[in-house]
Amino acid sequence: MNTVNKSLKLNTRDRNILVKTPFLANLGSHTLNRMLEIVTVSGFEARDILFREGEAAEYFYCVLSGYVRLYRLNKDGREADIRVCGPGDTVAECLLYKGDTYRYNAQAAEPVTLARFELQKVREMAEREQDVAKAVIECLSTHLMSTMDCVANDRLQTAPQRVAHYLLDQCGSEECASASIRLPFQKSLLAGKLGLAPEALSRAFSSLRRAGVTVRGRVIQISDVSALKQI
Amino acid sequence: MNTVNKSLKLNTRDRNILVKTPFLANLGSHTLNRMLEIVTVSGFEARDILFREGEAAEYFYCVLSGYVRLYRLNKDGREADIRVCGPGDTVAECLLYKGDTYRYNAQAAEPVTLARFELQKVREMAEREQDVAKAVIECLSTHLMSTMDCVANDRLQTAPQRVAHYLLDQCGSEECASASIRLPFQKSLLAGKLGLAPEALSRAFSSLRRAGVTVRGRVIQISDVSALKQI
DNA sequence: CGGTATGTTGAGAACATTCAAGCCCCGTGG
DNA sequence: CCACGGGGCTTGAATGTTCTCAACATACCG
Repeated sequence: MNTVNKSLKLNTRDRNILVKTPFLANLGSHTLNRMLEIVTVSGFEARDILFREGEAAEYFYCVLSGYVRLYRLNKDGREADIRVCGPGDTVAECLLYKGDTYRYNAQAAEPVTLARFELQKVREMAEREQDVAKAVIECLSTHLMSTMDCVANDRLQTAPQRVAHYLLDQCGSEECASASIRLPFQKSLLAGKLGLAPEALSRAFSSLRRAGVTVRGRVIQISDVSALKQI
Repeated sequence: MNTVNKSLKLNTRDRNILVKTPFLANLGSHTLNRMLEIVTVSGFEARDILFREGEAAEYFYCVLSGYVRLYRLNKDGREADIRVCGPGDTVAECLLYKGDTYRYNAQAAEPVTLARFELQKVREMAEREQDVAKAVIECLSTHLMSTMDCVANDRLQTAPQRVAHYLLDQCGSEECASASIRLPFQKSLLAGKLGLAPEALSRAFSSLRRAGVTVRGRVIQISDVSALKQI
């Protein structure tokens, strides 16, 4: 099923991305080299399944390029995204402490490149090396905070509010009156990330038109940032 | 506002609870003693606010008895629970890596006793002591998994399904045809935990009557566990 | 230029929320 | 022990939001 393109060795470009990743950026040079020794790179095509819920978990991943969708199914077969991982994000890091099966499905939303680490090896390194343990704590903390934010947003905000919130996040803290954003992925993926059906995202965008939001393809113009904050 | 009842020293009962907590249970005796030296105990009355979103974060907590509600407000003042912490759960552990302000509000849902640690001291210990770092990783992993489950459940399940899921969780993996549960807290707290308005929980319970669920006060009878799994 | 995937729009249904009213349980005090 | 009061819980009705399904439009890619 998966048209996997594995290369045991990192190329220079992937290596440069990987070492700037939050997970590896703060390691000492000794442990960084140890990590680079055990990493392998794997590529997936759009819609390839990386792993499925319940499968034996052997690896944890760090996204180098592209986006990966983590999702679960209910028994009717309906899918719900739990998280969307982009460059720099780690996948399945919660299994570093314990757990021998994946807790959700992972699918490439587009062609992706991933750094792959054997869970067992990273576990052992985290036990021995302070800086690896610290990197794991950092990953887990960051991810936990964003997941708790996700719960809060799901429970507090309507669809247009979630979209406005996402757009303001993307703008960053620039104090501009207007802004322009290019979505890094398809709208259907954004919908899943925000816990919405694609139709609901579409409707949210059109309801934001009155707040000065113009959508054309992946490019989104925001004429009045402060108006968007009032939503 | 808070009728806080602080005792710098742990009493024997609290100490026994604390050392069995997931956070402390696996520490070596040396580090365990260090942790017990820096801990203080604080008590709160029902509805007391432990801290508010945005406040400077000085402590992280471990619940010894009672339940604590973590929640956020939207700008209309509506509250949404992010998490309900019971005995053994840690609060604000995601700030151990970084972050100097609390990310949500915390309120005692009933009279509670908490073990309190200075974030800065635990940070320092996690940097030096392997077993503290490991305990932090364990806490974060467990919490992250349950929060991701929460996102998935919110997005996949209807109110009756969430309640059924909670009840089956409480039953444990006992293979009984029937079971009886006593809720450890008020129904309104359960509603918040499941991301529902209290009325929605009530309606969910009545819709589960046809599946053999009988509610009387805090006591819930389940006549057919397997039927509940079909919901 | 055509075809497929992606996105939009409409209508209807399902689900949850809100507000309001009433009930029940439980603890207090007589 | 009982009466009372109050908070928590339940129920009803109306509202709002999102989902689903279907049809249509648009964009993208060969």
